[in-house]
Amino acid sequence: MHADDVLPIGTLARRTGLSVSAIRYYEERGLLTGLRSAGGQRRFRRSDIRRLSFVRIAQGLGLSIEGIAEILAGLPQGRTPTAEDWGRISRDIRTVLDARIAALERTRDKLDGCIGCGCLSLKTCALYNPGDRAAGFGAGPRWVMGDRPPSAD
Amino acid sequence: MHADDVLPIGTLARRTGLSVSAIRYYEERGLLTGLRSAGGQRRFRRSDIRRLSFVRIAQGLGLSIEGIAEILAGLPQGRTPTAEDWGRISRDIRTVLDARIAALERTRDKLDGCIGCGCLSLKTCALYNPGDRAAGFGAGPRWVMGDRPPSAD
DNA sequence: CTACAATCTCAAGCTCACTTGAGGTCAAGA
DNA sequence: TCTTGACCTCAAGTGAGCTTGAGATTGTAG
Repeated sequence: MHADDVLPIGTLARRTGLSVSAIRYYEERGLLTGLRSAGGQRRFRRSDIRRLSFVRIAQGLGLSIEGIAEILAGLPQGRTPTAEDWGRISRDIRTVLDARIAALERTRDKLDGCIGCGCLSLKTCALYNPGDRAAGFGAGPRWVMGDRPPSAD
Repeated sequence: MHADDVLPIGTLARRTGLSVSAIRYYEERGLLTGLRSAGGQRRFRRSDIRRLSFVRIAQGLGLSIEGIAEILAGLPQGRTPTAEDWGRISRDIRTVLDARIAALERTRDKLDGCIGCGCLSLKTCALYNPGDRAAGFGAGPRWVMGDRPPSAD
């Protein structure tokens, strides 16, 4: 009687391409809730593969662990999420994505203006705008996803 | 005889909106080369204001300090950079920007496919692609700007 | 039953981009 | 000249997202 519907952490790691330590860390941060075996080892549901795949994708979009946790809170706890559950979340992500693309396009347009004048001087240059920068692109470790704009003055 | 063409670090900080400590850090990392006063204090050129403005902008695009240093290496050392110097660099940045926008759009298109099927399962899902992820978006502290894709398997 | 891989916990370490603090020096105005 | 604020260096701390290591336990194949 192999419990074929639960996976030890190593298997989950292999299936998702994540490291074992990363998965443990995610559990600690609340992205997953692990069951435990009699002896205290973690046992995961098959649906956690998908959950972790989502984590990877969301990280690729620059979302923080906490941000991802919030999104995942929209998934049902007990039962396996349905396609509709995931679909809803995918649509949320699409919104984020659209906003990012729009922000980058704005930046590009401004940059085009700057190529002509070569300005990049303060305040004169449209690119030099803290508001747009924070909104536009979550990047440095210090202010991913509008955490806090880097002390503008 | 105010040497009006060189600035102490505090003034540069005020003009750029950066902190004094950040500017010192940038100097240490090679983004600026500071002159020194007789007493050993840093003295910056007016053109460093623009240089730092560029650093801010490039960071907003997710470039690492090292990446920015490489780009800035394209600027002349002794003389004040001309509009053409900056223009060349702006065009470099535009290329980066275009690549990012394209990558995000690809992700969005794939996501659209996923909204229908709600898949997000491994390998089946087009979104779950390490190559595209690394190229698409520099985000987490561990792999900003394609430094190294997160141990994909 | 035994061996050995897999797992466990907990603490400490790492990178990036800085900030903070201590303890001391420089420079400009009164 | 004196005072005060800006500046100096160097070491250590911060937070995100993990990794690494030690030392102990679990689980499964032979």
